[in-house]
Amino acid sequence: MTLRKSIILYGVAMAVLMGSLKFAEYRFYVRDLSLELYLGLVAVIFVGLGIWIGRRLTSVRVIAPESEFKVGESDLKKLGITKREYEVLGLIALGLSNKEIADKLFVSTSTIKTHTSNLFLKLDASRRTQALQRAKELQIIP
Amino acid sequence: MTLRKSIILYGVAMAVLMGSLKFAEYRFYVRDLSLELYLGLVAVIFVGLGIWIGRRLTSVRVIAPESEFKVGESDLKKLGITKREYEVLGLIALGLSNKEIADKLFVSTSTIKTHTSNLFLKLDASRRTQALQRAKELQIIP
DNA sequence: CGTGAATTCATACTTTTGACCGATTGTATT
DNA sequence: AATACAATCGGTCAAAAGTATGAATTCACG
Repeated sequence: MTLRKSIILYGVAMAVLMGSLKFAEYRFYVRDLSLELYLGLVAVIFVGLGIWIGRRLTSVRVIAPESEFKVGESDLKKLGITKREYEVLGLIALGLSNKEIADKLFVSTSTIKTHTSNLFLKLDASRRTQALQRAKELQIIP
Repeated sequence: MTLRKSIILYGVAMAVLMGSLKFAEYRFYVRDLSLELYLGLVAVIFVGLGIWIGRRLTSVRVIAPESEFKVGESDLKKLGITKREYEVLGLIALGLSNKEIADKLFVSTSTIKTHTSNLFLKLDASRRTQALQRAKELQIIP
């Protein structure tokens, strides 16, 4: 798509430049301009064109893996994951233990266990690592 | 750094091309070659050069979010992670248990435990989720 | 005000995980 | 041959994680 478009644009630009130069040659009798100046001119122009094309060609790879990772509740609601559960999931992803999560959220480890169990049900997992994998697949965590 | 280098290279390439053309002009009397051919030639060359320069200039943005996730051994060697350990790490990331990993690799769970323990030492982790987080930070897993 | 969902907590039990110990085998490297 | 390292395996023990069940509290919503 982008490649073909670039090639077509390149061809068109080439033709236009050639045509205009040929036209200028007959119209203004610029034959006496040195060859070097001509070459320098087209060189500058086409380097610019090349840079532009290069950016076009590589922009695909730049834009694609962006993924600014906004989840947007709707995905979570579809799974029935609550706010608190999602919070716990995030801390699990950071590698925290149940104890550490409990301390960070000022609740007991029992509570965290409940949350994780519910998470596993909703994510169809039976281990935290599995839950993380599923969550990544579902695009609800980075 | 890269910019200055590119400019210098550009200048050198320009000079070389100009010189060689000037040389060919006197040496082989190629004056009768059409102007269009000249222009086409330099156009193609400088478009290529432009693309190259463009890639150089934008390489900062291109390389950074690349992460096509080729690890390249060197990173693993720096951490001292062996082939087998890396294999286990990958399966942990998929959410498999030690038993499942052992079955998949046709070894005992003891072996997997040894590998994971060594992984934790090298990744400075004490849990698999933590190991995954560290590994992600170190760009050795997607 | 009642209802249901979310959050919290506990207890008891099973499974998994991780730490620490030692040991063997094969394969390079020196 | 001696050394180093990767890969393998086993056992014990403790800690962490996960399951099941029940229940109290809070809070939004109709």
